[in-house]
Amino acid sequence: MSAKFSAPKGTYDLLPPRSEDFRRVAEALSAPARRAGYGYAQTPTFEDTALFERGVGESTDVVSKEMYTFLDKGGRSLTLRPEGTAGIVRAIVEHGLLGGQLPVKLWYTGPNFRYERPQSGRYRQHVQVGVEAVGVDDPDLDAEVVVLADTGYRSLGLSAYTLQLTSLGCAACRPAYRVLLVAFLEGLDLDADTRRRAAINPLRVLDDKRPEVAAQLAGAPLPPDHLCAACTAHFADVRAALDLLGTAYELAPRLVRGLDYYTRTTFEFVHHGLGAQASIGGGGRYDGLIEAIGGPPTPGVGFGLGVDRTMLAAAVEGLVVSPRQRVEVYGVPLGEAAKRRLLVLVDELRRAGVAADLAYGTRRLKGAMKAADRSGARLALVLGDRELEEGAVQVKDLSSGDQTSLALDDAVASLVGRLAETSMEETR
RNA sequence: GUGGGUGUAGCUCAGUCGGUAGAGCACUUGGUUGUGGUCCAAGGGGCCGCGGGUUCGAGUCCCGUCACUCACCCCA
Repeated sequence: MSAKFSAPKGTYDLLPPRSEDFRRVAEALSAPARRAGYGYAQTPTFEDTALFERGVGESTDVVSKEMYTFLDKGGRSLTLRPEGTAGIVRAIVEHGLLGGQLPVKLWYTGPNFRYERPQSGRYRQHVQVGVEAVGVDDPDLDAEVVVLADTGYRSLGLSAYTLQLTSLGCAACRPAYRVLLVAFLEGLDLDADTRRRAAINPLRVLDDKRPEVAAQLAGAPLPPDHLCAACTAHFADVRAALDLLGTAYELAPRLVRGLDYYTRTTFEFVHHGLGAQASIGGGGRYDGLIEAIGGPPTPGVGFGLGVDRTMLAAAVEGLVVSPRQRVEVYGVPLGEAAKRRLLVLVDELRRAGVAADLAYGTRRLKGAMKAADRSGARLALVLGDRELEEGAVQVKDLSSGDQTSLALDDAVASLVGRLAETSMEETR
């Protein structure tokens, strides 16, 4: 059975039961934002290519060599979004949300696309959950965003990760620091490729992991040591707020991000069980972004959390996030007449809010009972000619094996009651 | 984009010195009339990633290619 087609390179299919885990993870990562007053936003999967060139930055790898860009039939250059912030911010500006109450707080989820060399934890299509808080420059808001992400991870039971935090400075202090760094880098013995990178975006050389490069960078000037007074104060306030909120972090003065728009607060959540692709989420402040894409000068802060990588991290930590139960009730019909009746009963149960299924096809009793067992149902409904004559249905508790008879007429009501009772006992 | 490793059943894998393929799990059926999970038995399912080459003969050796994977890079 050789498949004619397979999922494109760098993509993968999500099927039950893993797909259920995925939904749970996305749900858990976004829940804290919903509880913090963030509204749901959905923007297009593709945007004007220029939006990403101007927003994310043409010097970044993401824009310069990883975008899925194409011309549509109208000759427009469009790009599958490589990240979420640019589109959300564009929508905020386009719809005049900055004229309303600030900050504008939005959360979103969806796929991002980057043409990268695939490896585990790195895909050409990956899903992020993100938040953006725009329009207010308040270090407490930076802390809120960070804590929201941390809360999401914790709610899944994740613990083998650290929060890395730094400040990259602002338009006032970064240029001077940049000059300092460039001068330092010029004195080093670097390969041509790294030199090129240093010329385009010197900051990115700081977190090079190659030992021969890293060793030379030991004495490099680092951003947090060259902040202006305002940035220093801002960074101190962010840390104080995180301390107040009890969120642990590690100072990571060499942390840089691949997207040009970050200013001041910058952070990354690094998981310890994932190998090279260890970043399960990251973000920071982007006070110049909105102006860069044609809006008024406006501060903003946000994050993107990798749902795919968070799934991998949960697997590494042995966390089963979803119960394997598909339905609560499973119908086992014996004969055609019984099947007609069960078809209706199961439909009524579903309408009453009970997850229910039944044995389709031509399975014998034994096979149908087996299917009931595999479905994860708590109750099996056995209906045959004998029961039909009595106007009853056999209800079997699949964990205890106890079986009782129930009047067919009010079976739905009694089953709903019975399931509510047992689930209450379980939550006690 | 650069380097290394691996591709055999749906999944995890075995397959000797080259002689046209196996296990466990999963699935289906059966173990006398209408009861699942454990057990026993049977069955279905594979162009050995794909294409070339060497050979009387290739899952096995060689080359290419594609995919996956690990590191660099990049980042979620």
